[in-house]
Amino acid sequence: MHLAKRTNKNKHQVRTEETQSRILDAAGALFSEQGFEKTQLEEVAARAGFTRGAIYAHYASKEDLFLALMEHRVLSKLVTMRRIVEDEPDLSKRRTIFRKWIGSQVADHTWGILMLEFKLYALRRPESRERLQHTYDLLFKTSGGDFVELLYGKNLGKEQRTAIERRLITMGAIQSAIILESNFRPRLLPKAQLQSVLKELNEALIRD
Amino acid sequence: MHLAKRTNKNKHQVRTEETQSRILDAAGALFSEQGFEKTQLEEVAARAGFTRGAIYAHYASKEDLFLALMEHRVLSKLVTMRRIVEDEPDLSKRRTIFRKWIGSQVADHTWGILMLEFKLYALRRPESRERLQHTYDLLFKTSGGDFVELLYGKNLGKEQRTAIERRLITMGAIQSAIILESNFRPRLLPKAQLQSVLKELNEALIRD
Amino acid sequence: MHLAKRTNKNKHQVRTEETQSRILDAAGALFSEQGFEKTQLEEVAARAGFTRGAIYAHYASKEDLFLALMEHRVLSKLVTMRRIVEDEPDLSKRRTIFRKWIGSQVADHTWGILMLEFKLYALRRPESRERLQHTYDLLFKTSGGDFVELLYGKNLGKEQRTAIERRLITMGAIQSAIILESNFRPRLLPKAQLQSVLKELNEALIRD
Amino acid sequence: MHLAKRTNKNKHQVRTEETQSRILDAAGALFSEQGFEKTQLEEVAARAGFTRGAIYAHYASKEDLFLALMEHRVLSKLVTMRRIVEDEPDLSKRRTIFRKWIGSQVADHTWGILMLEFKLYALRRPESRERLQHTYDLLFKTSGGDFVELLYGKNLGKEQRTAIERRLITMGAIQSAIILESNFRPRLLPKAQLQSVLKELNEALIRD
DNA sequence: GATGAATGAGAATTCATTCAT
DNA sequence: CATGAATGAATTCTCATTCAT
Repeated sequence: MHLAKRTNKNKHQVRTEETQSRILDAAGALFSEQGFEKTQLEEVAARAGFTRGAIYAHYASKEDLFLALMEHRVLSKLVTMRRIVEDEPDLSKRRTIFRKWIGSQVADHTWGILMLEFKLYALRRPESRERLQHTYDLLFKTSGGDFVELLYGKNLGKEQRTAIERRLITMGAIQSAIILESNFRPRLLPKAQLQSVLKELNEALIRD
Repeated sequence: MHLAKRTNKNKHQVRTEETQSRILDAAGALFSEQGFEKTQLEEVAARAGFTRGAIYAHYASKEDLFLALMEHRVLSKLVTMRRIVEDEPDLSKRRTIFRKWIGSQVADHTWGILMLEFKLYALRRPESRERLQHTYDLLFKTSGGDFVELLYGKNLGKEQRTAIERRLITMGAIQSAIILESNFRPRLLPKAQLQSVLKELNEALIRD
Repeated sequence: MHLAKRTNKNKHQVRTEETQSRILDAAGALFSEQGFEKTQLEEVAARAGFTRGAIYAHYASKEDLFLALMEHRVLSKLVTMRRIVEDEPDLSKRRTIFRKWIGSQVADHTWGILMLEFKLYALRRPESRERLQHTYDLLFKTSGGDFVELLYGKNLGKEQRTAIERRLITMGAIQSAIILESNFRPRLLPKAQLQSVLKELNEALIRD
Repeated sequence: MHLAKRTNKNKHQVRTEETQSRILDAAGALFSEQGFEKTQLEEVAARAGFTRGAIYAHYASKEDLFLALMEHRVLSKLVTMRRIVEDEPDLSKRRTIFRKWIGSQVADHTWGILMLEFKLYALRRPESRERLQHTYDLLFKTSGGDFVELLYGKNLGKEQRTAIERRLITMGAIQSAIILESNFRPRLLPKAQLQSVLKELNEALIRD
């Protein structure tokens, strides 16, 4: 009986995770395409293969869905980032690899736009700011401090570390901005050029 | 009688301009505070000292008001920019002055946020993209080409010019991004630091 | 010009009052037929000859409409009551007249049921209780104290007055209850009998 | 094997009754606190220590639960009432005892409010009226006729009996009304006063 | 030009109910 | 018997827009 219950629970869990995953995917696509306000939960649900109610069974509100989505995405970026870096033992090679990885991220337009939407949203909703902040901080604070060490070793003064963090953060912000701009002026800033523009800035900011 | 009419017209014009100016100011403040979707025309009207109807007497729709606002702001930025630069005859000093001016623009948070809102909006509304594009282009195309010449003289190859334009555009995008980011992470990116961060990037991008 | 404006305002006022009056009538009918929860604003609007939006132009919410309705009805009952009583100078005849009028009120089923709905509603919404309370009190407090004097003269001790008020209040409550009951058991308590049942209670409660 | 099955069945029965009892208790509390519409089955289930599904295992719908609740309560009131009265052989003392018991019922606010909710509900749902009617009639028809005899003996004319029934019914209605009113005007009609107000009416209506 | 009443499409959210487990 | 995921109808409230004055 214990076994039965556990099996049952697992089935539920599996189903729940599967559903949430489909909802988050749909939400991610639509929020970045249409923005938070314009996106209708009905469309999200439909795209995920459900009806509106299913979303409400998993997320308390549209806002909650948005926050959960960002949490989920930030977390998975973080995991990827660490994995990539930790695979290389040599510190200076690590930075090179990381720089490359960062540069490659401009390709993920969806993410860049979503990030912008997210920050604009946070800017206007101080109530939910905290949750956003904390979640996003996971990337550079919780293990972000560690992350800086991963790239530059442990012999960093507080100021140095802060300066580096600031640069990493700035790089992220710039990426989003450039993606947006290239959408706005495709002639002058074609997507193909983005990498090289970024590289230039990259080198200016993330020096050895 | 002619005179009378003209006087009368002028009075009307003055009144019209006064009204539009008040509406645009209110709209600028609210659109940047709350974003396009969340901003209600009623609130804009109230802030301008009118009721909704007054807005519709001057602008065809909420979107039209938004576009008119951007047009107006871009135009006035442009005028300022030119005036400042043209006052200095020496080309290389011009660039220095311009760089300083650009840097000083981070102080205008409202404008940076508005710009972001504007581009995100344009991204999602291809129908109105054209007007936006054209308007915004005034800054760097219409007289923007001229503007590059103002800074770098007339002996520029097409490629060089394009590269410069690209950098100017990029600078603008980065400004907005950094303003937003500093709102999101005031600890790491305090407003007071913005200028110096910008300067660094500035120097990396707008070289002589 | 002053005159013009005033005329204009009056026209607006007239239109507004006419609209509100129609909305309140429709709301009164439907709230008593179907109860507060079941009544849809859409139906209220339709019955009044408008669309939903019109209601929201005059009342902030469904609840607000309900409260406004009660306020309006209570007030008009009060006015009627006073007029009827004040027309008779002889105190003891006044009481007789009043007793008759009270008795006649069972005929207004709608009002009785509405009252019940109202009190049940108030019971569960302490937030709005105050407004309800105050409004309803107009009937017996604000001018209710006066009203007791109208019936029994000024030489009443505080206790006597309270006892009388209590009886009047009780009568009102009983009326509603009996109307409801006669709807529930039409066989045993036919509407035709209501008057006589009431009269009996009336005499037990509102003695000279 | 027979025995085993019976035992098993009984276990099931016991469990079923236990569950139903807990559900009914929860429903009774919540329906009277919040009214029928506002009460959510989820909350009822939670209060009973189950989830929504459990309710549907025992009752076909929210309405069914409501009716079952009223049935159950009316039945148990009836049983109590009879027991109390039948314990006293002297007819006139019976009436005194009964009057006292009736009076004591104002203390049960929940029941009074539930009754009102119930009748208002019935008023608006003719489809389910019949079941309600029948259930409620149990109190005064099925054994109610008998009940009148219990109090007044068998030598009653039809009219007399009807008049008495009418008074009993009226008393019930009044109780609910007064409980509600005392909630609405606690100052003027404090709960402590309810008994004496009721007594007065009681004596006016249920005479010997 | 400006007002304010009224429209009506739209969207989020709620919750009774169903159903597979 | 009981759980809990998912459904989907229902409904309130919002707000850009229109229009008579």
